[in-house]
Amino acid sequence: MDRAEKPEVRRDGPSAAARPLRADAQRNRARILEAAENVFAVEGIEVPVDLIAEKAGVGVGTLYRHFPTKEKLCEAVLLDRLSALTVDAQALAHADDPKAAFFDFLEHVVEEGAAKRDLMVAVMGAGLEFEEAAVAVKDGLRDAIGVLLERAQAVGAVRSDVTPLAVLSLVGATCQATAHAGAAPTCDLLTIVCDGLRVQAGSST
Amino acid sequence: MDRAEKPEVRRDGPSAAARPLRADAQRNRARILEAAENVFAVEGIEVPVDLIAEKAGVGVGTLYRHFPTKEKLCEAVLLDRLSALTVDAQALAHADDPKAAFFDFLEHVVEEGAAKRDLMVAVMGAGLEFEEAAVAVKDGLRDAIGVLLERAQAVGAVRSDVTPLAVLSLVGATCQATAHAGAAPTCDLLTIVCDGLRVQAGSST
DNA sequence: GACTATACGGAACCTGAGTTCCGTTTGTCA
DNA sequence: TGACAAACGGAACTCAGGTTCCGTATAGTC
Repeated sequence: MDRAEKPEVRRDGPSAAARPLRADAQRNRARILEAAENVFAVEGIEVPVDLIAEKAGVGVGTLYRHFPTKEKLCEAVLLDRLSALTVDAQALAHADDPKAAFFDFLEHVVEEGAAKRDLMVAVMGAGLEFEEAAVAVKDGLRDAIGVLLERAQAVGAVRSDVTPLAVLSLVGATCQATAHAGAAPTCDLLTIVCDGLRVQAGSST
Repeated sequence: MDRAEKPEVRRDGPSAAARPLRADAQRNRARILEAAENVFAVEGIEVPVDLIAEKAGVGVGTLYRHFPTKEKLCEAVLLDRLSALTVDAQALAHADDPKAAFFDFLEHVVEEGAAKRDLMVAVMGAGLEFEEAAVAVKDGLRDAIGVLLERAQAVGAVRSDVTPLAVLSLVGATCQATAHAGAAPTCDLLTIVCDGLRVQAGSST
């Protein structure tokens, strides 16, 4: 909902930073992206493209003019989601309380994940082949989490044998588990996972 | 791999406990089930049925003669998986050490889940509409876990605010997370989750 | 206001996966 | 061994969803 107002310049190649999109095209691109975001959040990324085009008030042809492939559209939306998370993580990077910063972030991610069915797909990267630029985004998120994690570990708030990737995996899984157990929210799964992250000793046998 | 040697009687209706399947039919049914089990375990349940038929050395027509629908075939396999887990859980129901029994079981499930990609689908019931008989199986598993859980809780080994369903969800999610983090097995996610289950106090804020 | 490159819409097309159909084969029983 | 119901195989059909094509509409420019 914010990437929509960028100037929008077409990039066909390294040199072809040609003229900007026509006004209507720009508008439509934004609409498509917004529609995709909403639909993906509610229905998941396996919805037919036609539905997205419809929600955007646009023909499929137009959709494909902007995103040559459904996968590209997904990528655009999911990367946006990841970027947003990265920003959130970075915002907490210098918080006074590293412990709170870390756990607040986890809670935030799980909340987001509950609201947006596609988010965990992005986080866990289930069956998507992200390309170059996309990998950078994922790395960015991982690093941002890494900072929060290290600070929390330095303060002794989180066990030391945890990696940023593990945190991502756990959080993604918690989203799914929460969604699954949804009907019976007797206890908060995230709490359990967080407590597990805190402990230093103890073995599961 | 065991349900295959049952006598195999066709059940079309309440009264129609007609003559047993012909010998070759019986053989084929078993082969199909076994093939499906293997293929689902390795590739997941979204493989095309043709592949299963091929692995079973059978035509698609034959496959459909035995399982009127791909969904039915999935159900058969997945329910077998759940039944197996239930048996395992029940076997631990009277173990001397309730704590060990509980955590051993979790470990066992995660191991199974890692080896069989379809297991977690069965456990989390992602997008499958199980019918009557099937629901009974799920309930059976839940109850079996419930017994292990209660005993572990009674001994103070597991926090008291956890439900059997939550355990199932967490375990299923851990499978997925483990699969996801697979490349970087720096730390054992199950350990973290188990530690979280142990703790009684602590809040995530 | 006319002209053209750009963009639009949506019908048509393609592909993959589930399912059906039917001619052929085979187990079983007398 | 002959008869026949049961079972088989796999080509063909169906349907859904992604993608392309092309005639039409329009923003931007002179």
